Amino acid sequence: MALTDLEGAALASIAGRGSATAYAIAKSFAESPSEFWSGSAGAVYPMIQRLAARGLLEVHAGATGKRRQRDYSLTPEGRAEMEAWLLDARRAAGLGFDPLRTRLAHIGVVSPDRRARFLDEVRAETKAVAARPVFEDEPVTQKVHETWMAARATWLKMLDFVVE
Amino acid sequence: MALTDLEGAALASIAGRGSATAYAIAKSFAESPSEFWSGSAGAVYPMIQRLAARGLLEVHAGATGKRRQRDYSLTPEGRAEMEAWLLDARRAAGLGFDPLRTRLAHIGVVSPDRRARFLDEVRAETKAVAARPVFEDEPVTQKVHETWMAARATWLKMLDFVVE
DNA sequence: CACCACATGTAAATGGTTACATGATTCT
DNA sequence: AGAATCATGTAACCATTTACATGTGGTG
Repeated sequence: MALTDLEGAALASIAGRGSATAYAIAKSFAESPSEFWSGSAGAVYPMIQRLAARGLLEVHAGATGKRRQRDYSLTPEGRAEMEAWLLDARRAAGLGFDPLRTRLAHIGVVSPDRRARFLDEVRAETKAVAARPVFEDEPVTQKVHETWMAARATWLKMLDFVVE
Repeated sequence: MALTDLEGAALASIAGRGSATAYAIAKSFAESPSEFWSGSAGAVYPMIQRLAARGLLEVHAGATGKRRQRDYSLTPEGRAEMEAWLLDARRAAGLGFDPLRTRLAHIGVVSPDRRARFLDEVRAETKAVAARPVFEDEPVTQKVHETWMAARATWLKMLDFVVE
């Protein structure tokens, strides 16, 4: 079965580090600015265990002093599956989920006044989001985020038509 | 509890039509170009039932001939909850889930060659997606989608830096 | 008459959320 | 000494997916 986006991102994250603990993966998800990556232990630990059971990850159980630690790295099959997920252009070109796009699809149910106020608020909030520093130690990811936010700003400027 | 995006979109969709059957809501989800809205019966029917049980929807069980039909419309509380969801600027300004953004965050694990090929494929695929007609009977939603795709095209042009 | 769209629903399996539980190490 | 961080995990609950089950109404 093909990897979910959560699984793919976890494998890719481990690949980027060489090896990682489930804790580190959970933390990197939790630090993402997107509300989609909760990074809760209850999601991440079982997922890593599933991937290991499928033969995509192998454990090097080492311990720093007395602290137990399970260090995961990709098996050759894990590497192959991860690349299949990462380089899947079809899926990459999908629309995903956009909370603003979803709302604008239904914005006609409220008055033009309220639509205008909503748009103003979203524009202000988006500026605030763009101003928050993220991915400070990952320059490529940071630039991906910056350009994404810049494109979003151009979109927000195009949206006046929803008010009429 | 606040509405999920699925619930909010369902209520807003019913509000836009005045009233609707669960089948109609499921169908409109299924027709969405985003992979996020599966519109499966197993998701939609129980959700509508939950919303009705919470007092946000009321049923007008009518039948066309012998075909049974449950027509749902918003109660005043349903309308209020729906608007709270729809006009929540904080949530609307969230990043959501973007399958390309997610992949680009990890693209460094493959060679520049493969990154370049991937970008080309995504650009071609995105053009194909943009060319597909969608929301033909909903002009506002259609324009939201068009402008969103236009903004995405500007983003794709900014992405050459990931190849180096 | 066959097929498709309309229409409603359930059941099993899967997976994510929230909350809990435990313990080691490092920082103040 | 106490707090925060590192680290691993489980349990109850809830929602979604896939697949199944049933039946009506209109069209070719």
